[in-house]
Amino acid sequence: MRKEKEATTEQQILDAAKDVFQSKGMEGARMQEIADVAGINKAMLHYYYRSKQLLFEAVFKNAFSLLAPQLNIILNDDSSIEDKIRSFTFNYTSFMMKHPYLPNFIIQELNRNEDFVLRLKENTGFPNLEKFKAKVDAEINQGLINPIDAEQLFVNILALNIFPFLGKPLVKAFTDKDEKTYKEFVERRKTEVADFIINSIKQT
Amino acid sequence: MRKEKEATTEQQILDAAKDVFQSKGMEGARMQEIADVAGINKAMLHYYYRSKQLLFEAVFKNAFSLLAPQLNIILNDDSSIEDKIRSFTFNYTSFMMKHPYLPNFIIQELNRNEDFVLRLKENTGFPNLEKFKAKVDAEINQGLINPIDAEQLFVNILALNIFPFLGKPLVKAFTDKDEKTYKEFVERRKTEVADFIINSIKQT
DNA sequence: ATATTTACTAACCATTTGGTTAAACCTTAT
DNA sequence: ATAAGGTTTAACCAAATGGTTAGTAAATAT
Repeated sequence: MRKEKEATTEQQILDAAKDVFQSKGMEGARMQEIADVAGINKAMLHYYYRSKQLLFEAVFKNAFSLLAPQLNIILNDDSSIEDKIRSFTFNYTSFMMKHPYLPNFIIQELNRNEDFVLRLKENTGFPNLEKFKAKVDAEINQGLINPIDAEQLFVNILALNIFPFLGKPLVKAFTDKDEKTYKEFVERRKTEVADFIINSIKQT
Repeated sequence: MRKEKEATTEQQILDAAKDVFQSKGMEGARMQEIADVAGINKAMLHYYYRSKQLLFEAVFKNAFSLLAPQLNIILNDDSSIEDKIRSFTFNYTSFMMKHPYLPNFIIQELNRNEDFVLRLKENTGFPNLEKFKAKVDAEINQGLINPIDAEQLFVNILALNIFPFLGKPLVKAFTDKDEKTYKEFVERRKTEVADFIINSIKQT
């Protein structure tokens, strides 16, 4: 029974750490709180992860590895730009509605520590824009979409999809929405945002 | 000379606090560091601002009051939607290039403490969407722009303008840019983003 | 001049926090 | 059974942190 227990304790810690770190950030999180949420002794955190920093990094890598595949939807498949945009917008928004703290957590910690991003890039599987750029340029040459810089387009796509989660309190405040109508608002964006982008880049 | 000294010390503290809080956040900031940056004794922070919390709130209100007028450009003037979008995009991006930590600071702290946004709304001058909505609906009825939900459009405008600053490390990583080319990239967005939005909502 | 208020400082304090340790507790192999 | 090795806990520790205090220096009022 050792293996089972070991796995569950280690995983319990990671789950608890995810909750606490994602809602309070690295500095705001307390090791004692993580232990309490996990329902175990604080010393166990150090037994399995050595230090707060390493536990944090485990959580962060985990979070980022959830995000990267989402980006590959748009960057590395072979469909048309329009299809890429529609499927990414739909999938990404669906995914984020299930993990609402994720974008903020990642952005916040990347801003806090520039080195993090460098270490991430060294890891294999860090999203790469080349294929997307080539496809955009090809479709422009074919006259399928209006001329636009691929990088600008990509940032626009990210912006429109991520911002409603990053800026949730702002969005709620500006539009006077409660939690339920906020969710409906975001739900509508699954198609609204794709239409908005495609409207802009498609010749008519 | 009392008045002068008093003013400068108090202001020195606020300036130092702004720097430290905006780059490290409420939890990450240290009172001692703020004192060091201000070049004064730590006890003075408490003498003028009583507690870390109150000093933080002073900084936050200050930051937010810089932002609100930017939003009024788009919300409360009488020009056409197209002009609103062009001037807001240009002004907001110019402004943020001068205060790059601001958006992140605000978003981060609003996410950390939902009550903050409630207190902000109680203050007069919190941006209101009504006039913008009316103008959008009017232009739709006049056939000047395509049908679109005004709130979705507003969030799109915010997203496209704010995200490049919020997600600076991500943008830099994805597009392989150094500080200089990142700035050029953002600079181009002053017109690029407006074109992108207007392209989407204008009939052709 | 002198009393009084205001601005400022060095030293100190209580609490919190990440981290350690030594011993107890299981589980399993021999 | 028991030795061994991994797992868990309570108690503890040193450093850091926000905040206080008592007293000094400087300005202003009387």
